[in-house]
Amino acid sequence: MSRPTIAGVAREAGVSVASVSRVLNGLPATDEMIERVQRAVDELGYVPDARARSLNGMARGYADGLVISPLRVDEDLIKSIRECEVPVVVAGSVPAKAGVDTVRANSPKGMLLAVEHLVSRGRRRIAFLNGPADTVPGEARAKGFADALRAHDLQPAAIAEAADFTFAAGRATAPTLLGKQRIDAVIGANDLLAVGLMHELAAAGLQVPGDVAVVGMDDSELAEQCFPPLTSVNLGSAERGRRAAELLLARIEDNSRAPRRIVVQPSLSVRKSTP
Amino acid sequence: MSRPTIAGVAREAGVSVASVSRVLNGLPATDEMIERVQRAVDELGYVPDARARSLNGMARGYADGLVISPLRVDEDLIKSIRECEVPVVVAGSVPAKAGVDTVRANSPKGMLLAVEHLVSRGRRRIAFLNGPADTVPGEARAKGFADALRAHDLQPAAIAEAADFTFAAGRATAPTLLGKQRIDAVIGANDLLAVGLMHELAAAGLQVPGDVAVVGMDDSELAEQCFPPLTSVNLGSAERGRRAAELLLARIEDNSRAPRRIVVQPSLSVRKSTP
DNA sequence: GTGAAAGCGCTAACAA
DNA sequence: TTGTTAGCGCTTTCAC
Repeated sequence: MSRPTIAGVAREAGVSVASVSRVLNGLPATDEMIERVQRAVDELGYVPDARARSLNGMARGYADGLVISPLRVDEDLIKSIRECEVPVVVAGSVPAKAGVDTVRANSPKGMLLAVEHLVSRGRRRIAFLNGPADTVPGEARAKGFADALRAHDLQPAAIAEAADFTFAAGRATAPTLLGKQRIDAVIGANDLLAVGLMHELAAAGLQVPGDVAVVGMDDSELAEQCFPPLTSVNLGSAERGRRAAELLLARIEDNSRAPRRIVVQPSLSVRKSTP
Repeated sequence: MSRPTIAGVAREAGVSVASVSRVLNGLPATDEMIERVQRAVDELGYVPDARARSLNGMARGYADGLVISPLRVDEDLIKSIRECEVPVVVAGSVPAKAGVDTVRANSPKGMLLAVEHLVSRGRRRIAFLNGPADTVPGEARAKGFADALRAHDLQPAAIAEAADFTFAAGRATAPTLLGKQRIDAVIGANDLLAVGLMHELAAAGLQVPGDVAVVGMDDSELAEQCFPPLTSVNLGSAERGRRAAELLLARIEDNSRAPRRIVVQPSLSVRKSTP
C-alpha cells in the first residue's frame, strides 16, 4: 500500500537497483536498460524519495547555498557564515574584512533623491517619519535623512519615530509631526508609514500634494494603489534579490573566486503625492 | 569538519547510539544517562539530521497532513485525495459524497450583505466589476451578485469582467462600467479590483461615496489603507485557515471520525467608501 | 534501562 | 555497461 521504492522498480524491471538509480540520474546505460526501467517506473508510478536521496553525499543537504538578510550583524554572525557548510551570500551590510559576497541597497543615496526631488519642487520645510531608530533600516534612514538635508543646507522641519514600520503606527505617530511647526513635505521611512500619514493629513484637512508633499520608500504596490499615488524611493529590492541569487550561483559553481560586494543604486518613482 | 552525527555524540558520551536516540526523543532513561548525553550534545553542538530522521517509519514523511485549496475540483482530484497517504482537508467546495473534511466560505451570502448594505443606504443602480468568470471565485461571485439583486427586485446596472483579479485589470476595465448608464454603486469581486476602479472614478471626477459607493471583497489590508477606506466583505479567510488546521489536526489524531463540512459565515466591514 | 544490530530508500565505490 | 555491496544518520526491535 505504501509508495513503491527503487527496489520495487528493480524487481519489476528485472534489473539491479543500481541500474535503476543510474537510469534515473541520467548516467550511461544501454537503450534497452533505459527502456525497461522507464516502463517499470511508469507502471508503478514510482517517485524517488527526496529524503533518502539527499542522505548520501555530504554536499547535498537541504540547500546548496544560502542568501541571508540579517537584521543585526555581529562577530557571531560572521563566524557562523564562515563555518557554514554551504556558500552564503549576505543581502545587507557586512564589513569588507568578513570576506563574504554581499549585495546591498544605498539608502543614503535614496534619501538624497527624495530630498532633491522635494527641493526641486520648492519644498523646504521637510519632515521625516521614521520607524524604530534602533533597527538597521531605521538607523540608516535617520542618518541618510540628516545627511541629505545638510547637503541642501536645510534643517529638519520635524522628526518622529513610529513604534514600528506599519500603517497603524504611521497613523498613530503622524499627529506628532503635524502638531509641530508648519511643514510642506514629509518623507516616510517606508510606504506603509507614508500612507498612514496621508490618512491623517486628510483627516486634518490638508491636501496632498497641495499643502504637504509626501514621499515613501520601497516603491511597493501600495505606493501605486493608494490615493493619491505615492512618490516613492525604489531601493531596488527585486534587483538586489536577483543579484544575490547570481552571486550565490556563481560561488556554488566556483568557491575560489574573490568575494564581490555589489551596491544596487536607488531610483525615484515619481507619482501624484508630490507636485 | 562536517557536522557531528549521533555516533559522535555516542562516542563522546561513552554510550550507545541507541541510548542517544532515546534520550533525544524523550524515551525513558536514567538521569545519569540523560545528563551524559546532554553534555555531549552541547559539547559537540550536535543537531539531528531531519532527513535521516524522517527516513524511518512510513508515516513520518515531509508532512503529516495536507490542507489544499484547489482552483478546480474534478474526479481526478477526489481520487487523488482518497489515495493520499496522509489526511487531506479541502479549503473550498467539494461534493459531500467525496467524504472529505472541508471548510468553505459563503460568498453568495457575502454578496447579499454587500447588496443589502448598499440598498439600505439608498443605492439602487448597482454595478458589478468581476474578475474572469471562468474561475471558481469569478463564477460564484457572478451568480451571487445576480441572486442578491434578484432578492431585492433589482436589475444589474452594469456588469464588467476584468482580465484578472488585479489592480491594473480593475483600472483597465472600470471605464466599461462608467461609460454605461448612470450607476450609484459598484461591487468589486475583490479589493484590488475595487481600488483600481476607485482610481478611475477619481479620474472621471466622481466622488466616493458621494456619487458612487464602492464595496470590495476580501477585507484585505488594502481596504483599510486605501483612500477613502473601502467597505469590504470579509469572507473569513483567516478563520477558514484556522478551522482547516483544526480539522486536519483532529483527523491526524483520529482518522476514523466522520467527515465534517464547515461553512464560515461572511461579515461586512463598513468603511468610508459607502455612505 | 541499555546496547547490538537490522533496516529506512537511495547513491557510489568496486568488481565483474 | 551492469550487478554487488557498503554505507548515509537515524530509529527501532530484540536480547541482555
